[in-house]
Amino acid sequence: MKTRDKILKASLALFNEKGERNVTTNHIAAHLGISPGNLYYHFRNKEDIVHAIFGEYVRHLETAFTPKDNGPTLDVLMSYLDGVFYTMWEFRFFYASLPDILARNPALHQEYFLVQTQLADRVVAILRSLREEGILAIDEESLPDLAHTVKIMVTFWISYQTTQAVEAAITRPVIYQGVLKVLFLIRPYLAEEARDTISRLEDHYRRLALRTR
Amino acid sequence: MKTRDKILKASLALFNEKGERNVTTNHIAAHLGISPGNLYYHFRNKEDIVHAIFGEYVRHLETAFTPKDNGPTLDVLMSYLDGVFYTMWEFRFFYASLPDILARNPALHQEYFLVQTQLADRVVAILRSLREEGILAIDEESLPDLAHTVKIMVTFWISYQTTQAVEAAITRPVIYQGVLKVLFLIRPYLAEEARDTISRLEDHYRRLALRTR
Amino acid sequence: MKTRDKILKASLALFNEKGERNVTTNHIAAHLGISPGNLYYHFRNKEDIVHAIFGEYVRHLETAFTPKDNGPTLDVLMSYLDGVFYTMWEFRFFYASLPDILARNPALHQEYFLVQTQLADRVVAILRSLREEGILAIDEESLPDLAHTVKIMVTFWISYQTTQAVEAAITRPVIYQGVLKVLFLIRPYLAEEARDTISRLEDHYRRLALRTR
Amino acid sequence: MKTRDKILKASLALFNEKGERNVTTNHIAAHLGISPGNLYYHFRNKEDIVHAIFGEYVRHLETAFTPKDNGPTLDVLMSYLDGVFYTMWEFRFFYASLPDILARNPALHQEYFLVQTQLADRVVAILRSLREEGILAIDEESLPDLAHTVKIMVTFWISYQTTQAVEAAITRPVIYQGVLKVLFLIRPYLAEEARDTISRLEDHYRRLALRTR
DNA sequence: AATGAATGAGATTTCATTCAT
DNA sequence: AATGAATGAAATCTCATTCAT
Repeated sequence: MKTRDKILKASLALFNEKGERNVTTNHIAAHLGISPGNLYYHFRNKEDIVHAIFGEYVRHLETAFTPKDNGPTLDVLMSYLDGVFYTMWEFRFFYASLPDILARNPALHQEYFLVQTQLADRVVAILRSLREEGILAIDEESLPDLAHTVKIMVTFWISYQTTQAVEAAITRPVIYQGVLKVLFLIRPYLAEEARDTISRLEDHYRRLALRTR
Repeated sequence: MKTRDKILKASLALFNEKGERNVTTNHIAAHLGISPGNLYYHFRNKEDIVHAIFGEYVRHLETAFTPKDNGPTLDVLMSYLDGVFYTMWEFRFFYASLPDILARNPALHQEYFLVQTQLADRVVAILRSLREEGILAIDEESLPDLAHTVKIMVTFWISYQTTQAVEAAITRPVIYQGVLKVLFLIRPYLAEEARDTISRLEDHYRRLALRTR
Repeated sequence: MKTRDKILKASLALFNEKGERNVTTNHIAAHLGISPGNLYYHFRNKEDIVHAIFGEYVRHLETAFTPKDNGPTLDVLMSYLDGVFYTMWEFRFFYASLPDILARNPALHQEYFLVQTQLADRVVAILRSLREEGILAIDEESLPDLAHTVKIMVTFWISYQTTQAVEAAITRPVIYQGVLKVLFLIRPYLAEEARDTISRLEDHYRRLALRTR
Repeated sequence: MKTRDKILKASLALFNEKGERNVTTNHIAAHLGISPGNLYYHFRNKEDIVHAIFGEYVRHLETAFTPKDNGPTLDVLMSYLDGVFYTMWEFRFFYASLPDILARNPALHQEYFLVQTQLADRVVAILRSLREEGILAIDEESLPDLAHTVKIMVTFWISYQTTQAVEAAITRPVIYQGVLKVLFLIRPYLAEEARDTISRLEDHYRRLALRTR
């Protein structure tokens, strides 16, 4: 791996573990066994590293929203949820430090805002196509509200878990619990015909979520 | 006002504005026109200030959950929502910096955990009494899930808004939008007889929420 | 007791326990339950307190060297040793912090120098009178050397013990061990006739020194 | 010289001159014309510097106790005394600040304790071999007492001198006076045959000690 | 590409001392 | 005599960043 990439990888890991403010550039360099000077050869400053990581985060989201195959919409939804939650998990430091980071970096705030808007649109689009396939029976008026709700749940589920548990140990099962929470949100709007399918899905994720906790 | 209280007030304001990590003890002292030494006369260290603010936060929550009058449960619920959202707004820095703060202060983490558990119990209790009054028609099984969902929405609504808007200007209307989001969450579980009442409530808050944005 | 005296007493106790540099004026005031302002009403500054304690130390030494009764010289010697060692013990912080204290206070250094010179003279005088009584058989030439040696042992015995033991617990027996060390120093110079008397003295102190350690 | 070594050298000089507690890390940095940050690049904290100096002190003692040639025991003894006294002089701050330093650093206290125990053993060993060579005529019982006495004299001679003199100017002659004091301590235990040799030694050191004072 | 010593601003905290009451 | 809030200088330490090699 290129040094630049190693720096990004190590930074992300350390940020997630200790919080961005508690990780110094010397920390990162020492962790990799490279010199601080070398780190600054590859990045202008610490903010530059955060910015690059943000780029990766956006690319991950893109991937999560790019359907691999054209299967049934419900499968696509689940793949979305899986992917997005996983992204949230991989970049969890980001949500914890978000206000701090955005407050001191207006350019990044602008970018973040754009990404979030697109994300919201995508969630609405998915819900709408679920309605068109007869899976959801929701009136147009409630649709943005539901989308919004889903987005908040997806965004903060990981954050919420890290502060709730006294010994923070976020694992795969916790992610599946998040997926279940989203299913719970859309359940009241399910069309009669979709109930069975969703029930089976819930059972599936419930088993995955049961490993710990 | 006593200097001690002035320090707490100024700290809270600055923390909310700039994020806890971006506010130094010198900042706070300078902001108040007192010497750094004086600040340390009233508080052992910065952590001590954060801890005192946390105490105030807990007291605010208590107050929000103490019913003023014994009116109909629905009114009580609305008063709760109002109070809790307002508390979240007043202590919004807290949620933004929570992982950092709790990570470096295990004692506080423990306290926080306790408060959160009590909070969760209270939300469940309120939902249950709404069901007993015939306002909610929800099966016992789904009740904790709904409570959990409501709690996450209440906890992160303000956080979410501060990062979503490019120029962060959280105002009263934003709080009412949060109240509306919670009403949206419980709407699918409303008993037929309660629909009208809730509709009127929604209209009421929709008007309050419309002032800006 | 007058507040002034209470301050001196508490300061001495705290200095001995924690070292002069580790005891703040606020510490002393808090320990006594008085205000820092009050402390400064009674003493111009911290140095003033140290200076006053030094005065007490000198007065203690005077007392230790003032023979109560005109018994046999040997008894007087033992009473001296007892008193002086006890003074060293009561003001032990002084020896630990001496170079620091004297370095920043030339006036005190001058006074200290004077007291030490007088002390040396007194030790010489005692040894000389022991010789005149036929207890010591020492030539005039060696007398100052012996006096000097005794003085060093008396001065540093307590200091030495505090650093040698890992858990510092200086007790009465340790003082008697110091007395024994001085007897060991003068033993080679004893007149034949005095051997028995000294032996009995040694036995006496050996018993007292045996309580611990 | 490496910066690290320069820091150690300057710290030792300043500690000796002003007392460890009166020398700040800023002092040291300013004295060397380097930035405070640079000092902390080479040492974790002030304690770390003190600890490194302690290491040097131990190494000096080792050297002083490593006989260069296998000459007569008496010569070896004198070389020991010379070396040890010189070490005491070079690290004199240490003895002055010892109680403070050890009190706040239990790990160092432990190390110090070990070194002191080894030192005591070595002094006993030297005295014993002097007896075996017929230089000392001392009974086994008194041997530890004499060793102890010698050790106290060696340990505190420099300390004593710095506080006794109003203008502290410890010079080589003062060290030779210390050597003479030790010779005075062992003189009463000399075998008849060794008297002459020791007398000549005393004369030799007396000349060296006479330069000043 | 990479090293690593060095910088300097600034953060947290301490503490002797003052002063209005 | 006494209070206690307040000061301000200074001490320890951190860390993003630079730069000669």
